[in-house]
Amino acid sequence: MARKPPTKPRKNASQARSRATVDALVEATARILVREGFEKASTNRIAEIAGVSVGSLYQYFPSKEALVVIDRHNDEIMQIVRAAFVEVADMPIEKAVRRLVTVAIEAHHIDPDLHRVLAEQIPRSGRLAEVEAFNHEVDGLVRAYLESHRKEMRKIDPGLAAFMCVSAIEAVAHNTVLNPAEMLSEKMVRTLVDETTRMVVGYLR
Amino acid sequence: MARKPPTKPRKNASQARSRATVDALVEATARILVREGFEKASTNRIAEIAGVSVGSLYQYFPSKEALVVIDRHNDEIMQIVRAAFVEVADMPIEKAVRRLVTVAIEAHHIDPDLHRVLAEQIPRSGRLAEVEAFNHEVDGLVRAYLESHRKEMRKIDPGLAAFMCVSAIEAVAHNTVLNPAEMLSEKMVRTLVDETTRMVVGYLR
DNA sequence: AGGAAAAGCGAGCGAATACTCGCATTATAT
DNA sequence: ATATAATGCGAGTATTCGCTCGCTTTTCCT
Repeated sequence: MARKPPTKPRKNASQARSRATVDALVEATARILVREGFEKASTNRIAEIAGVSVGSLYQYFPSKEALVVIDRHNDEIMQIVRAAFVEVADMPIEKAVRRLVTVAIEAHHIDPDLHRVLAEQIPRSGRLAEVEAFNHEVDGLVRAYLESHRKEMRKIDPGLAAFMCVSAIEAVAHNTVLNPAEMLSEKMVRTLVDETTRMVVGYLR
Repeated sequence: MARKPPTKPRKNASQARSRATVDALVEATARILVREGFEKASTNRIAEIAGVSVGSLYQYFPSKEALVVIDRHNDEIMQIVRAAFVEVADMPIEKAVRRLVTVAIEAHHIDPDLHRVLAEQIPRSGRLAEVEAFNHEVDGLVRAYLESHRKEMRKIDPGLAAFMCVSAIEAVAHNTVLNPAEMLSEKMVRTLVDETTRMVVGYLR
């Protein structure tokens, strides 16, 4: 007794075909979210757009929420951010901040529409925890950098400073993405990087 | 002909009883949004909590979205903000910024839970326009202040400066509300006001 | 008092949704 | 070649939701 459940391990994709199915579903979800919004993203519709049946959908995703693939986007951004912190570790504040601000704005621009939609939908797809983990890691990285560069700064609690810096940088990057057109020109981006760097560096000194 | 529609003007509340009904509905909506989230806020449930029938609900609100009373909250905040700008108009930058930052944080704390829920739900209840109008007005006020205090500042485009300042201040206020407990202590609020003021003033000089 | 307008009621309609289940098709292994 | 597992299917189920409509009750006005 206690045999292995023979059919339907109920989840993982092992063959090539099924992996393609999963990809199609994820991409279809992202497409619908971006082009038509969350309301239109019903499971039936997602399956239809993916060229797959609802049944297959539920073989790989236990619920509708599981389809909202915040992870992919977050991981992509987080990898860039981590790399940036490594690169920046020994730089003086001014250069480091400039680089980090640039990365933050660039990261927000990877897929602006998807970013916007995901940011809006986070609260309703129990993914709050993941996003908090993301924020927490960023906070930790900033804090670590600040602590190891204390001598270049005024006396200030690193936790507090990290909160302020992350808030300010994130806000500029986020608001930049939200704005429609001309916020995105090369020149404007450079200006925004300059200004944000100035604000943050000025604050830390 | 062209008589006034005799029964059911389909909307306004003239008697005291009906005004109470409207209030009950609005309050019930806010309560459910805060305590149980948007998903649970069905029209039937709202009516039930308000102690009113669905039919009555639709006498005063043409759709579910109309019940999400962003206006009330926004108006309340906007009034405080406008008053603050009047009060601040002739102050030097340092004092003005400190006052405005204080007001921003206080405004976010009026009803933190409601504020959070509304912020999350804005995208799905066609109220984006109203919120943009709100942001636009704030931006205008900041810009006007900055323009009339140009001599105290370094040379900088007032539009850009307004964008940066509003982003930074709003982010700190917003993130403060999101954080759970100790962010709200008297002492912490004062510290945050100090830090944000320092950041913004330092940036403008 | 009595008639008319305003306010309130709530069962129920149609549409949509998330998800299941029994079966068909395709791949893998021997 | 054949058995077995993996994958795919989609009509159907149960539920929920926004909203309507015919009716009753309350208030207002003279």
